[in-house]
Amino acid sequence: MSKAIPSRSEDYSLWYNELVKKAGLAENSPVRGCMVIKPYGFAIWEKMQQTLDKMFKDTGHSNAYFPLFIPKSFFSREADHVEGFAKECAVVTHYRLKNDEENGGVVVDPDAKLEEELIVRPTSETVIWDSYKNWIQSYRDLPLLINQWANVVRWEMRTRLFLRTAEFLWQEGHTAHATKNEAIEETEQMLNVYADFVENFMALPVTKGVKTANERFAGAVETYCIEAMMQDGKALQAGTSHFLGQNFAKAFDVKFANKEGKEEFVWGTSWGVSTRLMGALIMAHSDDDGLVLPPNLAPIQVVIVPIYRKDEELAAISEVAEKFASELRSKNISVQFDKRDTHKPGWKFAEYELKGVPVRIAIGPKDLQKGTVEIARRDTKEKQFVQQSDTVGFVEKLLQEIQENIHNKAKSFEQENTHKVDTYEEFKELLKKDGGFIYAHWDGTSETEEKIKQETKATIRCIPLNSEKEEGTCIYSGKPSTQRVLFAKAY
RNA sequence: CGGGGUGUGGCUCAGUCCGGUUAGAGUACCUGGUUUGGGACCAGGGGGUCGCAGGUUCGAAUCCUGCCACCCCGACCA
Repeated sequence: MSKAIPSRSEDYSLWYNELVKKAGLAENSPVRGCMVIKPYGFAIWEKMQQTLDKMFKDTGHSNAYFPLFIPKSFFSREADHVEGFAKECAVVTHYRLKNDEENGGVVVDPDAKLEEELIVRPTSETVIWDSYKNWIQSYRDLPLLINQWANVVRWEMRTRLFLRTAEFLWQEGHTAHATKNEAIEETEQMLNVYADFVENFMALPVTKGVKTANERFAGAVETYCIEAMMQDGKALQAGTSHFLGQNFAKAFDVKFANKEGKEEFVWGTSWGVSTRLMGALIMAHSDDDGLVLPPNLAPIQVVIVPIYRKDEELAAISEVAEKFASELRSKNISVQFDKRDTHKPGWKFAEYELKGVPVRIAIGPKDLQKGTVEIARRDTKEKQFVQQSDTVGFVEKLLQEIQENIHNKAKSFEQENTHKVDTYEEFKELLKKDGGFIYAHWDGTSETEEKIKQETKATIRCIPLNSEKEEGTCIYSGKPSTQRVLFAKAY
């Protein structure tokens, strides 16, 4: 009872905040806007990392590490880039503290001012392209396919655990190519890797698209993205992949000699996903009882809870439970047998539901007599008795089924809350009522996009890649349009 | 940075308007016992600079001034 969280219908954002804390994923830190990621939350992030890391390696990328600090001067090299990030940079100006003689404690030593101030990286394009200048001389050095796992800092005004924090963890891929086409292919390939990951591991449908000029990454020629719908109908950008053209190559003078011996600037890409995915995962599937985790990312896939009165009963149950645990583990299923006697079964049931463990097996004296176990699935809360001889196979299949079920559920939710709209009146009406994704015609201008944003809070999430061309007129200006774009309120 | 709200044991909050014994409750925690198929019960126990700093007063969680933090709503954003 004490752990109960507010319901989604009551207060969606409070539900989210409480869930993150009560499920032991993360908490606020003493530093404003930053978070402490707790072991259970970090375990989920580690599973995401492992999966993505393998996908990156399988597509030919290598990991490296570049410094946290970036010389201030690097930033001004690429005009759009500096403009995009200048307002949210943490800056290191000094390198020493000293004792405060007057008030006690310590103060910044004014004599220890840095000659050139350092920026705490909000993203690493500049420092990485500075290195690439030295790494690349010939077409033989290309493509250069690097990824790094790192933390970055963006000094945000308003923050929320996982969704927007001043410091966050992410991966950033930075590649260099000999040709424009190859760089575009890389950009698209990584977008597909992200979409594949979010669909198949996070069990969340995504819409692939390109950003409008307003929403484009600072310094990119084109920004691709995947957008996912949360349970409140708002959109969340789950990953981005940028075609950088030759912008950073020119800014950092990265040239290579082609086969004809002529010098050319290289073509770049960058792409990233962050701990924000944790927010997406939480908001997409969870319910009023707590987290619902897709089996493919759950740190604990199966929990076994013994029900007993006497020690002899526990001993007999443990024997069965340990046998299942090791059989399941041999099939690469992560199992926790919780035989703590400090908590009652009912308490444990509620606790593992809050933590989103996909499958629970309860074994009690009656089960020993009947040769059964009770298996409960987190996604539907259904329970059933299963013969012990069938248990391992049943659980294996059930985990797959849960993975599919929550994906399907998210998919139909997305479909139910996606609408085509042809007039601005309908558009506003729909946003007021249900929110969700709205496909509408747009005249292609930033002015119109900006006006709609001001009047309705909805933004163009992307120009979808898969949508067919269709003649129409802009819902706002009435000017001709060739394609519908995806509007939504966004996180 | 604007508008609103809140700061009281680990957590959720009452008490503040109208100043007055030793600052409360629920929950969590510790000990002992009974319990264990959906967040157990009984008994005992520990834990508080009432956000911080000043001020008014015989006396401040309560009144006054300043500051800080957090939350919600806007501007900025993955």
